[in-house]
Amino acid sequence: MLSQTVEYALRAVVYLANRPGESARTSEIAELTKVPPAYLSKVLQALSREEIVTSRRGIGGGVTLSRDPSELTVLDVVQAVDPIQRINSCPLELKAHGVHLCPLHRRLDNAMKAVEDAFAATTLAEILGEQSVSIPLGDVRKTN
Amino acid sequence: MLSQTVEYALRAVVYLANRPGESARTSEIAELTKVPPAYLSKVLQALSREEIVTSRRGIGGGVTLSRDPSELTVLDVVQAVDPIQRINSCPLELKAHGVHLCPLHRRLDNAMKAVEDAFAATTLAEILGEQSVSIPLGDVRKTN
DNA sequence: GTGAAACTGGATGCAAGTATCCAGTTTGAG
DNA sequence: CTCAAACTGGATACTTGCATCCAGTTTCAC
Repeated sequence: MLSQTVEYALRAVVYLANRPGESARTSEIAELTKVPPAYLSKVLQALSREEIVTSRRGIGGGVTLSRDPSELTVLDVVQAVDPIQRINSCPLELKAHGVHLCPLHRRLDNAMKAVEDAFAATTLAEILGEQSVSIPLGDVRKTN
Repeated sequence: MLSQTVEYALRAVVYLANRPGESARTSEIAELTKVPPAYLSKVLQALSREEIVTSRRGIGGGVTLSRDPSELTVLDVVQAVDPIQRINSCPLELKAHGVHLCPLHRRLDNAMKAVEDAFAATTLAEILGEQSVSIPLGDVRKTN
């Protein structure tokens, strides 16, 4: 239901959020988050265009989070790479339906909205800070 | 986020639910719900396998709802044609994560669960019965 | 300023979802 | 019994998402 691209983008962002201020090479992120390196570079480019990460070329380059993890939500990341499609008008374009959503599509759109709301309410900082048996990602180097 | 196939399946089911007991030809459903006829036949085959609709061949044949609309949920239809993927274990397979979900994937799975729950709580009968400016689908013949 | 490190963008390939077509089978009407 | 109506299942094509590759550009170290 969520695309691979979203999954990859979130892994990368969580990874970066674990290293505040530090930059990481694409190849490093790819290896440690188990994302295909060549594809990750495309995903990071998309995140860069939306100013979620900042990338620098050349020796010592790499990508960094553009914002503080407390200012970045899961929804920001999702919308940057693969926006959630809300249903704004009945896809059948029936005259009888006009601009209003029929009960069916209203329900479907409500479900999409619930996802959007949940993602909008979750910052990266929350994910990092949450108590858990499993660390979110990122301290992989120390534990594997 | 929801596939075309799910959209088509729901349109067909809502259409049938509007005509309790009656059967409809694939071509009729396709035309009035604006779904590609040849593809709809595949979708209906899937619904038939899951015993959501019953089909009969030959003259006077067609498809009918197998259950009463009050006994059929949106989730039943969704799961029949394109099941919602829950996240049961961390997709990274990190030792450090074990069988538990990390905070990231726990959040993502919660969103999936919210959708599942919403769909499970909605019966076709509810959709038909809901007061609305727009009729859900199906009285198209009379109004267009 | 030369060379290696690292990202960028375009071209390309592969797989899955969407869509079409058609020959075959079942069914009912006459 | 024959024929037309209607679904079934397999083969095929189109489209999009996922993934790879590589030449080009930027940057830093020396």
